[in-house]
Amino acid sequence: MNNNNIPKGVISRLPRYYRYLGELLSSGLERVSSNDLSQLMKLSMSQIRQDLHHFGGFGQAGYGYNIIYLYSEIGKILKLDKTHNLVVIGAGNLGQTLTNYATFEQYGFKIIGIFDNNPALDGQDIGNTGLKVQLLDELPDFLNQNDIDIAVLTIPKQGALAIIDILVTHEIKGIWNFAHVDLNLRVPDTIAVENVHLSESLMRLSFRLDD
Amino acid sequence: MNNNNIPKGVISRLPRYYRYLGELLSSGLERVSSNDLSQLMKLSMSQIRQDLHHFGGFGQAGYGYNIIYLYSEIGKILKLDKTHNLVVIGAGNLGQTLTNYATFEQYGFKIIGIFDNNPALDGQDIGNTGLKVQLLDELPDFLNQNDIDIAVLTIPKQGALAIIDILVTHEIKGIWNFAHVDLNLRVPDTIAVENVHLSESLMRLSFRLDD
DNA sequence: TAGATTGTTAATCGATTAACAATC
DNA sequence: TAGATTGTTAATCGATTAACAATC
Repeated sequence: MNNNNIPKGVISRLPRYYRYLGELLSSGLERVSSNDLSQLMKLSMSQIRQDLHHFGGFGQAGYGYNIIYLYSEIGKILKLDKTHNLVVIGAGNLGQTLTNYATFEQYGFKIIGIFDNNPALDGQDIGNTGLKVQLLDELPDFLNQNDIDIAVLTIPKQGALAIIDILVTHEIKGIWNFAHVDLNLRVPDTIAVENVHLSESLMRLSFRLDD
Repeated sequence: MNNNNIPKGVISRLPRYYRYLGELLSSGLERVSSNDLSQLMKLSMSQIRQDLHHFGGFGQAGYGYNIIYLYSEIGKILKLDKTHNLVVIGAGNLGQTLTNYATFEQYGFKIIGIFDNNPALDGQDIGNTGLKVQLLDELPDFLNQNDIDIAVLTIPKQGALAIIDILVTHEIKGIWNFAHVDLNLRVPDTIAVENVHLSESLMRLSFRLDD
């Protein structure tokens, strides 16, 4: 029940459960057994039951799991039942792309500001989001005036390190880090850091290529 | 020595070793011990030695590891000593951003084509890469005429599923998948699939946010 | 009721850590 | 040589799988 003891592997699988349950839901089904799910997702049914067991039971013996119920409970565990405000720091290609990415909002992640230190980008419109790029100088004020949970870091390494103090001071709750640094080693552990290292992902793929 | 038996966790850590060794290298150092590295990377020194042990030993008792040597050996393991040609399938924001992303080329990953099924995008220039968007109809010919290792999938789910047959037929070696489907369940296991599910990454972060 | 399927405990498997002889 | 540090084997820890009594 307490999220602090949940193994990392379990957390990793939760969004995938959520995705499959969403698909089952829109296919109109009502219930699913751990055995059904296990065949669909190529996991063992033991693992599925064990994973859910960490959060208490959501099923019913002899019946299985009610899809809507399990879907919404996993949503709650992932805090998708709340709205989260985000700022994007770095208005290069990647920052702009993520700001435009409509899927996030659908899960309650609302990007409400995008910042860069390049004056040439100042005031530029981002797609049809209605947002305009602001200068990094304005970030502290913006953080004071808005309730921001997550900062999305899409600036180069050096810039990322420089910005950390501001984020820590303003008690941001999480950092979604696309910069090639391990921020987790430089941030108090009250702040959650999730790294997306694209180059490293590509290297892992490269490793597995047959010759 | 045989890459098939290497635990997944070890593979995951290799690119990170590579990144740290690259930084040590450019800081001018010559050698590093597993103890030094362990403090830098917050891993146990046992784990580092055990990880490297999977590929044979690269160190020297009483000395440690020669940084240039270890860096280049890990590069070879990750196949970064070879050039890989890539095509991007899907010329939306994400596809264009990845195509522009200069870092990949630095590691030998060359994007040499970008495709979309939207006629409105046909012929559009991608940043300063010199590439122009081609229609998906042209993909099979392009795959025949060029030696492509990796396809980067940045199209929506449905499109991604439709494109798989073409990729399989043309014996692509790997798929870097940004679509919200688990392609690994639908592709022969001679083709490596690496998934980057951005929404799921964001959900994992969300889970860990303190209230 | 009988059959199905859960939650949960016990067994197995794999990965991480500890220890140390070998060696530079 | 003495000190440092490796490669590698053994011990520990954690995660996955198997089993089954409880229950709908």
